[in-house]
Amino acid sequence: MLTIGKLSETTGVKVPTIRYYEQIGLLPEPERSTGNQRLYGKAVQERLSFIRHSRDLGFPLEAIRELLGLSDDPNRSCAAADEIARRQLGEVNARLSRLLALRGELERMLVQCSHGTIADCRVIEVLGNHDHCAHDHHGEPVTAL
Amino acid sequence: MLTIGKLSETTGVKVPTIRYYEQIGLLPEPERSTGNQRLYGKAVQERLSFIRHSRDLGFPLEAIRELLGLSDDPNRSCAAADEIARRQLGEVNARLSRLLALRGELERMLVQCSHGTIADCRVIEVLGNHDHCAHDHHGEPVTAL
DNA sequence: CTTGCAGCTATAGTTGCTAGAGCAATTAGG
DNA sequence: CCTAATTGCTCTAGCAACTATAGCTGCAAG
Repeated sequence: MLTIGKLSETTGVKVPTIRYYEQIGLLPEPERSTGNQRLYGKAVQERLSFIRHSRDLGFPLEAIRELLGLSDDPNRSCAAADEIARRQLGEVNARLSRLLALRGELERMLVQCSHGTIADCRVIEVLGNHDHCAHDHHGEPVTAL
Repeated sequence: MLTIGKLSETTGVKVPTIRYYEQIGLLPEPERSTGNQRLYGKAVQERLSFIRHSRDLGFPLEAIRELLGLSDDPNRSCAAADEIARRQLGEVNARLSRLLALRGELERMLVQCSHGTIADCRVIEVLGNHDHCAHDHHGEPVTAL
């Protein structure tokens, strides 16, 4: 049985984050010691590693909740999990293309910087005027990752 | 003089967002009509376009606040603006490499999916175990974009 | 035994908005 | 000129996914 601190160490998830996951129902309420401290077994450790890994891959907590629901019920088809991963891949690809356009824009801005005073600073000028863009691939706002 | 709705239309920034920018001090408090409605001139329109464009390029509001401070004072050196843009470019590059690693991981997961039941679903299994990763480029948490 | 870290609960803050309630003002139609 | 629809106003709360703080208790080592 691990205390929350040990669980945190072995999984790489910070202590307040573990408590947060419990609060939102991603982790079950654990046993408590006589002194009211949380005690975790191996199963929760694996569940938490699963969450951590999925988060690292960019899955939102709601997708992870779905995936956990699926894996808690092993007779269902794999297709649902596949679907979630596929959706996630689509989003990653969308973010990638946006970031690539963005990088081009930033690089163009920096190359043009004349290192003079603000009065003729290309960075400021480019930011103030959409017309300076080579393309306007940056129409949609940059929201969550 | 534009009402907030017209300003929203011409800049593509939503009405509540404009009020929010005013609230946090990115936009000055505007004149009001006799009926207490906000009235905006050309200068604010340009300032808002600047903010919008910078946000589109992924600059956080605090960086934009800095940039606006610089452009309000046109005798200062361009170097500071250059620095902010360069920092932004670095962050974009970091996000890009993370996303590329991520995409590889997701593609690998999907290719391996056997389309059977959850019991032998590769997606679930891979997510539960870091050892399945080809590389562990996804060590750092995925935070804000 | 006591000191100091680890744990506990509960609340508030973060970023960048977005949505809703419950009003006042303006504009368009008849 | 009156009414209805739209737009505007303020204020508050909510979103993700945590992080930080305050003020307390538990526990293990010296």
